[in-house]
Amino acid sequence: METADIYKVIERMAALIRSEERKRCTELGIQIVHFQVLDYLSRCNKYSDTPAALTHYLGMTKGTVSQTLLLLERKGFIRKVPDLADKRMVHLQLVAEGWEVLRQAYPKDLFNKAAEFLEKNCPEVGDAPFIEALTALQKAHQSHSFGLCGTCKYFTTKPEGFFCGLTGEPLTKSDSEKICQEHTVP
Amino acid sequence: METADIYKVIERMAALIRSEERKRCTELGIQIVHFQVLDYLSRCNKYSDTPAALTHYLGMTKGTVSQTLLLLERKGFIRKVPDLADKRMVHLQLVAEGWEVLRQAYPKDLFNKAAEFLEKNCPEVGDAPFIEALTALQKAHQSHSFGLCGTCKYFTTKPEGFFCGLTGEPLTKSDSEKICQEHTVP
DNA sequence: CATTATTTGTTTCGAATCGAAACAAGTGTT
DNA sequence: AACACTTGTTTCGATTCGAAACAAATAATG
Repeated sequence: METADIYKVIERMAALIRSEERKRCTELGIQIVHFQVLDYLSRCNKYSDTPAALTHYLGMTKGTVSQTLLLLERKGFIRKVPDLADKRMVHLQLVAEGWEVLRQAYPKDLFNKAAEFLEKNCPEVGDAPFIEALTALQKAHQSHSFGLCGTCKYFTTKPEGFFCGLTGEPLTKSDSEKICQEHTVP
Repeated sequence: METADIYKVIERMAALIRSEERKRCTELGIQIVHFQVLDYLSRCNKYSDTPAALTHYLGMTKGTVSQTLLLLERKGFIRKVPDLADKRMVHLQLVAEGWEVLRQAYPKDLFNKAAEFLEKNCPEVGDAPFIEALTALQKAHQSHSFGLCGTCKYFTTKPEGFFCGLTGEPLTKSDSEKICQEHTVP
């Protein structure tokens, strides 16, 4: 009874955050979708920086995503880099202008201020409940949870360092902190 | 250091929820904004069911909101009712078809399933931290927090029942559970 | 009480977005 | 070699978006 309400509260926060982001995007002359794309590209890992992954992440059709990317490219926010192994694929990279717009659109002040109030009001509250809630949500969402690499079922630690159990590739600490489209909740 | 990250986690949840909502809206042939409008109208109180309030809530321009409402009216989801006291104002009401679409678009299953996982994994976690986080976010957002009537600074309890300290009007229990544009965090 | 400002909502315009479907090109399978 | 599948683009028409101009009602001012 009580637990279901948690996600209603989260939804309210989501609406508030969305509203703030929308206002900032309008001031910057971009659409809120563009912000979401830039934000995703700034956080995703090398397996997940393709138009197809974006399509899954945003829940849009690939045609629409293609158009959005075209515009972001024209505006000089992103760059397309062909994949060396698979000639169909394209990797998307944020360029300097993209990072700058992202920085300006991100409601950092709001988050910092909110965190301040929260800290003052109940200093004993840690981030544990929120991380648990996110994990549960990802588990419920199934399919592609787009979680952080380091929290994945296939993330393994060896004496030599981190590895991805799916691709077998070694991973840096930075890699482990990024969003992966293949992410699977343990 | 740790508290600021809480809102990053919340933002990730927001993105996940948004993605699910977008998919559902596409299936229903509506835009995600339409869902947001219907959702808001289903939760707001009688002081907050106007185009102007929606404009503030969504962070859009009033022209755009006007167009969106026109379409929702054409589709038979909402109805416009003129205000009796102020002839400029219009009140927006959800009609049966609107409620039905809202019900279909709302990611209830996702929330229920997530709540189930959360309950199983850490039964001791209550909704308190989440409500605190929401309150802090509303406080940080200032201006119009669009909070629940019952959590407002001007919400007062008298022997005769609930009252709004701003308008002086009596409020039912149902009123106190709705979103108000005049909401002020204590 | 008349004039002026402000609020509330609509209309109009052009650029941009959206989803659907067709398309092209590369990869994998049989 | 033929076929299916994946990946991304193009094209189309309906819709959305923000900006600015507009109309009407209310509030404020003198």
